Amino acid sequence: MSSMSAEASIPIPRMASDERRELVLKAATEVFGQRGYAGTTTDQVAAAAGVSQPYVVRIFGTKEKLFLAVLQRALDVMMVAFRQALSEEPELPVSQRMGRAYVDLLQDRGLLLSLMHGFVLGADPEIGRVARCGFLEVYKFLKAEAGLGSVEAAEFLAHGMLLNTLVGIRMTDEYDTNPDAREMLEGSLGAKLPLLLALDHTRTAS
Amino acid sequence: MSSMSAEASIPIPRMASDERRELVLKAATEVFGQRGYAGTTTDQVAAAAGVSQPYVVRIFGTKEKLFLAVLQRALDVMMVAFRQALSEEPELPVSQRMGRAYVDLLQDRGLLLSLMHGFVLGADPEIGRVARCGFLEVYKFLKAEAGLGSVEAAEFLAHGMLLNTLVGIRMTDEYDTNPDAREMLEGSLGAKLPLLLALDHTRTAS
DNA sequence: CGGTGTTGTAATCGGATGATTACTTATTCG
DNA sequence: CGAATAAGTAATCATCCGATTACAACACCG
Repeated sequence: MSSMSAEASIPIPRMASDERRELVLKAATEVFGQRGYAGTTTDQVAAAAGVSQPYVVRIFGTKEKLFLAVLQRALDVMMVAFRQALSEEPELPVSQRMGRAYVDLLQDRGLLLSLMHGFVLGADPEIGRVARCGFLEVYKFLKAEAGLGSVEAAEFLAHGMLLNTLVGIRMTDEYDTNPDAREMLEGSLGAKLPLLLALDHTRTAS
Repeated sequence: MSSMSAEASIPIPRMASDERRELVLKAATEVFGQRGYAGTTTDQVAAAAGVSQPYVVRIFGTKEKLFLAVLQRALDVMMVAFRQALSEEPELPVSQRMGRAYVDLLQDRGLLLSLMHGFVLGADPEIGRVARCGFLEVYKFLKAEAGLGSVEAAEFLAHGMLLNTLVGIRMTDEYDTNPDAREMLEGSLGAKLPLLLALDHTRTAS
């Protein structure tokens, strides 16, 4: 009978630290994307990841290191997506493939917004360094691998920053009710607008 | 001789509440622009404005209301600048005048960055409302008053968001040492780059 | 004068939050 | 097995920060 108590308590599944780290990183990306670096608490990240608050700080050391890891992961994911987009569907123009790959990054919730939050915190020594380095990495890729000129690359980046802003400001919330918002979204995104609108539906429908 | 003690203590200059409010608002714009909404303390704003911390919260009620006032002021200043740019130098093309007016807003330290911080906090009910409304106001102006088409307006906004990002990420810090950064800044800003570089010099020289 | 409203501060409070410590439970391996 | 290692948490701490309160000094006005 002494074994009954052991059977009554369901064994809590453990996880390899690598998997757990990745899981927390994804959860942190979502929360940081919505609330920004300073506006996010380690407790909110922990809740989103389904672990305790002390555990997320033990995995990453400090909240700042966690945010830096989120930024680095976002940049890595982006570069992988860009390189894959370059290698596929060679019949389409480069700019179109890159734009499509960029919009597809919205599937990874909070990824582009976490980056954006990092970009506007350039005054912070650590965050600024990673942000500048990552931004320049993208620019170098656009020129050296995607074959864009410096003005074309700037144009691509400009549209990317506008997309980030429109997502961050939640302009799609006004799409159904505000004709101006609708028109602006269409003028800004063109054929890529449906991809953005579809995202909101998956969120509200879940 | 009883008046001597009164003469010894230098009378502290008072200020009309309107002036003081404006002064705090400008100081808050600078600090919020550098550190974001959640990353800024009311104490930092107070120090920048040269008043006590309880006073800045008494003027505005709460920190959030202060940030909303900063956003509203930034939007107002921007619209005034745009309208003035439209009415002056009619020999130049509209887009050039608007772009120039936008870059000139960098003179008001933190103004564009505070806006940017507001834009990426669209998930916040209050901040999001003001940010969306202000952004749409600009778009409507570009179409109705500046006479741009929806795609041209989006193009203008895109370059604005890229400028905001480059300022926020402090890309100009790398201008002298990093050839890639130099090239990207030139490709992004073109003739407006000197205006941006001049700003940093005024800051480091002060 | 003197009293009344306004500008402004010092002191302090209470809640939030990042981090630390100590402990528990599972897994791995000789 | 059983000891060692790793995954994970509960409890708690110390600090920060927005807000409140109570008070001080000055201006205006009768």
